[in-house]
Amino acid sequence: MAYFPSRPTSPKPPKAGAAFNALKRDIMLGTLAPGTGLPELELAAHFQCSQGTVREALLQLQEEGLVRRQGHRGTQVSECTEDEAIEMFRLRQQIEGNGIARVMRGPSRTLVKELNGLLEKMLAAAGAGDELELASFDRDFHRRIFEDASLPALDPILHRCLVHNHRFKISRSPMARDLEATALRHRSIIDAIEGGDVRRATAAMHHHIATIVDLGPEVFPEVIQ
Amino acid sequence: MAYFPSRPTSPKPPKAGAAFNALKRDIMLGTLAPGTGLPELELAAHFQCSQGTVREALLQLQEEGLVRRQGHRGTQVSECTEDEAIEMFRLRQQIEGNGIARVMRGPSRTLVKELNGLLEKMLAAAGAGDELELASFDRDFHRRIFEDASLPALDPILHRCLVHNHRFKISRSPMARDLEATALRHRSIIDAIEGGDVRRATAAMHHHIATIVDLGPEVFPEVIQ
DNA sequence: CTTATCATTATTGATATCGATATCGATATT
DNA sequence: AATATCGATATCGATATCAATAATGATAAG
Repeated sequence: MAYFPSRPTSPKPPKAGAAFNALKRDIMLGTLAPGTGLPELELAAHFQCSQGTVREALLQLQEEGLVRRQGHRGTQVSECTEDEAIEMFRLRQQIEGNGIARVMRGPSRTLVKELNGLLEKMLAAAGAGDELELASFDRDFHRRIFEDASLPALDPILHRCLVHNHRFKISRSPMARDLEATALRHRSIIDAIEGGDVRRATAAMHHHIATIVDLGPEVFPEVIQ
Repeated sequence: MAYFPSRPTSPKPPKAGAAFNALKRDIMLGTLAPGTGLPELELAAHFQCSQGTVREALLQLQEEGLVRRQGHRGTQVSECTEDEAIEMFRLRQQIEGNGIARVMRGPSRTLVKELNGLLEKMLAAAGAGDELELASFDRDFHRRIFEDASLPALDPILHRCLVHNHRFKISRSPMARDLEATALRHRSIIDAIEGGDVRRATAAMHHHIATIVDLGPEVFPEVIQ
């Protein structure tokens, strides 16, 4: 019997999700330092759930690249180096640059509308000072664009790069930054898509990715004018 | 119910690994067509294991991009399109090209020796006509090189691209090809690494990746002379 | 004092079972 | 005939329990 009368649609209502979100938050914010061990039974006790549930969460975290699980030697929080972040940014240039070129050949009718909705949510998160939620909507924004590229096998890779980039960005800028400005930077991408010009949209995306964090002028020399 | 009174022969029977390998094989060979549903209980009955074990295998397959699991709607074999394969090959150029440049700055002493060992195994698999095992050693070869690049966060992405590329290659060439020639193509990479020339090694890697399958002259115009 | 062997312990691996939810088809009502 | 409601089936979600394995530390031999 469902004693919760109205649970209209719960795509993911489970306890595994709670543990997953809590761990993801702590890793992204650096509360859990790289190398920290994550024993399954200890986590199960902490989250009041079973070992299998914890393992489910850890497998999801592994798929996002936030932890590494090795055989019988336990699970540890993964590292987050600058060299890897740079390479991930380069991969994003490749994936999202080619992706948006494909999108412009036939974007879905609701794309711009949905992107504007996500921008609204980003601004709301920025107003609330929640950088983690802002980053989450930022990922949704970029993946929503890429969805129209019709390359679903690439989406998990893009997601992984986005997570790593966000984690790197947060870890390397401890001071409170202007979150609203970060959100508003997506405006030009929406405008370019709405304009219908493939080259302009591609350039906007390349410039956006190249200016997320300042990696020095030699990383993306052709984009920073 | 374990009706086997004693476990005479199996000190370590990882059933999840067996199911994983069998499913991976069938998907890579195309025996399981894209879109095919994979009910957990059905697989559990077929492999004589429990549902949780099957789920573990399915999660691993998802991490390699071979299946997609969506909510309460089951697990299906993922698609394998040419557009995605091309983009994966481009990602490999980026990842492995930059990776081998880093490797040449300080390769581990055993690198060339281990690569020659893997080449031997590739030749053995080619001699046995086992294209799947050849592909597996090919992945080990490329990942072993990339290991010395010290970018561990990129390895899962590279692995995913390698699996997709191999699946694509097998699916698009039903005829028996010259497996030995495929294996021997890695010789020039080992030679270039042994030579110690960064540019030569990078060029060898780029050429190797660009000539794995013939995607037309416009995909990698600068590599194919 | 060093090193090798062995017992202990912590951690992961596997399985059975129960419960919750979604999907689909059949039946009944309007 | 169209729609709404109900129930059957399939799938996912969670937990407890047991087995297997790697890591750790103690102990004894050299």
